[in-house]
Amino acid sequence: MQDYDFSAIEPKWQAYWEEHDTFKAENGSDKKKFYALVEFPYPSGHGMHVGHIKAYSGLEVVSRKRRMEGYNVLFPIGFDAYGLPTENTAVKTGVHPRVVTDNNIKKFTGQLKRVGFSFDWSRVVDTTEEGYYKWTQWIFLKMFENGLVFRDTTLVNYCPSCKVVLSNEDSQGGKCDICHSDIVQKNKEVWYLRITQYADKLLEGLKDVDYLPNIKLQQENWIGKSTGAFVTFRIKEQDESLRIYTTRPDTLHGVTFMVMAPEHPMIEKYKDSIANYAALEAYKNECAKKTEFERTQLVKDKTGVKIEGLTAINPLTGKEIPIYISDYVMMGYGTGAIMAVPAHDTRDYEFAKKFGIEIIEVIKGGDISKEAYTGDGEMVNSGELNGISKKKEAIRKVLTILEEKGCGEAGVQYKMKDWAFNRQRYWGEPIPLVHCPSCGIVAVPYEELPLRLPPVENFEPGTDGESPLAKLESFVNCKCPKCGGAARRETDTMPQWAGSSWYYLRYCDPMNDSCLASEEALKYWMPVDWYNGGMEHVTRHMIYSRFWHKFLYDIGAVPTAEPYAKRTAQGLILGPDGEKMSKSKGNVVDPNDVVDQYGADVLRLYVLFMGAYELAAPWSDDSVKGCKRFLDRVWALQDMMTDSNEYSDALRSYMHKTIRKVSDDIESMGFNTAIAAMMKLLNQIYTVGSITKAELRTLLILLNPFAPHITEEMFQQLGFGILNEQEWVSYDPALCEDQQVEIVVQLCGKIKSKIVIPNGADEAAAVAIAMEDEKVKEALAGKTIRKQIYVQNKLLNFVAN
RNA sequence: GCGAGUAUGGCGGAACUGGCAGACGCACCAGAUUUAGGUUCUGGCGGAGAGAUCCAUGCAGGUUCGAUUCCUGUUACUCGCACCA
Repeated sequence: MQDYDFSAIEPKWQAYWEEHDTFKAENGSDKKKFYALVEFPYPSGHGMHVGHIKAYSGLEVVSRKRRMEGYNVLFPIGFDAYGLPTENTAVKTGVHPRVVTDNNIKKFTGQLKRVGFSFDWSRVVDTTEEGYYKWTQWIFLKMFENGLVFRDTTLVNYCPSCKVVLSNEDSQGGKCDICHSDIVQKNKEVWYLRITQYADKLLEGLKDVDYLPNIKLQQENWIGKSTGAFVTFRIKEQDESLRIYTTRPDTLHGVTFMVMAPEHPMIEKYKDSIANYAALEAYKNECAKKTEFERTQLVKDKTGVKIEGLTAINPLTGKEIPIYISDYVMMGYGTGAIMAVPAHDTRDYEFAKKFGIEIIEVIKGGDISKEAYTGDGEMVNSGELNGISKKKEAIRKVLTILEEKGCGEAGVQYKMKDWAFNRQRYWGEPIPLVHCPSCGIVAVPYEELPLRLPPVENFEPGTDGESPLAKLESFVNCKCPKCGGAARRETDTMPQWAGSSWYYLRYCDPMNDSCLASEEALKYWMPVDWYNGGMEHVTRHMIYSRFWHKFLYDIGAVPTAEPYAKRTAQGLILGPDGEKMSKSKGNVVDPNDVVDQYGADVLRLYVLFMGAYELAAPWSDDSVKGCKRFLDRVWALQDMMTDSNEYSDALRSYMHKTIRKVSDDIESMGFNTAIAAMMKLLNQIYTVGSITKAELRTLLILLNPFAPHITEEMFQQLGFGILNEQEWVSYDPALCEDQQVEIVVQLCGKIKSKIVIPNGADEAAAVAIAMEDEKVKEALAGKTIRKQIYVQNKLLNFVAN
């Protein structure tokens, strides 16, 4: 028989599925539902990456299995289409971002369909479509209404190349996430979403969801809750006090200096009474010039300036304490000022050594002449705390004292910062707010949504970091919705994260024009049962969308407290050289080439077979061939088929075992071992030399989620009907067991022989059989058995000497 | 620096709650088919040894009748966070 002609078979079935709406999810069904979600792609001009294929193939297999198990499955796809690369292409080529986006979406759609993914194509969402971003804006206005949107002037991360303000998370390592140029700090008015208000809820919610442990951990670290205390130090020279945050209030007696961030407002406030104000100012300017990256690079070399004219007073001891400014203290965390305990904090220690400041030990156990001691121990030099050796107890006592004196209390801090929510860019959702000279910031009325992104000719941002929309007078000038007077529109747009923060809700009811999705649809489909995607999105994207979801839950717009019941992540596909795939390294594999050469079924099979789904694995062109060979051998089974409608004696237990293995492995994402099990079954079939109708039917059903085209074709040719309308196959646990099992006989843990015994034989029976075995007799000759260990169906171990 | 993960043949990787290490695939070797190449089929394939056996899961210890699996220490690499007070 000829190899199967995938280039004919695959388009045939893709057309069939499309024509018959095979994968359409039904709203208003009374079947049990299953909502599988994969991260929708950003439709870049480069087309799909093999990484996309792996990312989607996991839940693709699960979804196809679920449908055969009788579920109403929602497995949707869409496009996260706002974003800088598209805009940059538009600037470069002069083609409008709308056109660029439409072309890219077309390209992606073609590629996805070519791989045969069972997406419900009637529910495609495009975040840049009016009908979609209308509701993105609606959610934003609801947040505004509920006080979660605020404007502030702060130092922001600014990319001089992209001319855009970036969030902390978009500028990690001091480099722009998009163009990788250095970030500078710039003073700017920005919109924020008050995500910190949800910090605790986001943390608490993790208890109720089924995410992989490392995903939970990353989210916890991102939120970064720390418990400690706020302590107030009076300032000797002024009627003023300095508030600090510390996790170690127990070391309060060891404070020998204080440090403020260079931008701390107190310096400006008392500049007239600070003798060396000029020096402080100079230091601050120097720091502002440094990028965040440089600040962190100079971690070992502490710098700073002492403030001449402000002295703090220790609330416990009344001792006078000098105050410094230094850039190792950040304005953005805690209160922007710290109490420094050099004996028990490594950073404070370095600073104290450099500036010759006294170091007082308050906890025994280390050698503070060499380094800071951060461990536990007995308290000394600490007045009423002396002798306490439990940290918790010391902290409790200090807090009681501070509270009595009214100069401190327990407190909590989060590393997570509020979300800078605007970009000076064209290709994003317009922020639906108006600046009115008399009313202030006014929301665009809901009836006026969507606030359309106006067509412009020139997408270049202004040199001053203004959005391109600012140049468009017809857009900017408007009437205040409140007072009717002349006003100006906000010209910044939303960041790329906005559209992806709620897309899973829209899939439930994508055409709805009166709300983001109907209550019935949300009640039926939510929460997402299983969400799979990349590790790189488990903090930013997932935390943002969980935040939006929790907000929507609080205002009664969605029925569940959490959006995603379960979250897993796939591992990267590395290049054949074992390095991360990148265009510059030239090790990128194009999925199109693989489909051209081997077909979609082989591509799908290979990305799942190459290694454990959650781990990274290098691509190998050679190994792809193994998957092709496997499918060719499956195809050839048609010539080996007998007429029987039952499992044969030769293969019966093999069939049941394989059904069990494949069914279980799909649930635990053990796709590679599921495929291996089918390969093993195939080898067995070839050894037997024939396969019954019933056996082939079962094998095709098991293989269908992985390789849907070839299996559909064979199913039809063999007269079984349409595979997608079949039920998933079941197995009988009793038939998975063999009558006889081979077990190992050991002497002191060393294998001496193997014996065949009846399945489930008890210890006495096994020993009796073992004692008849020549090799066992020989091994035990002249020895006394001291102990014997029997593990049913596994081994028999004699301990003897 | 902190946190997490990974380490098994020539290669990708298997091994359920401690119980036959190397499933499955690739590459390779031999044989069959083929005019030849390719394809396909059959068999072999961690290392040492003629052999019984011995040695092997990054490295060093430990617990156990028995350890890839558990514990302690250590090395290398990957990822995340990074002066978070």
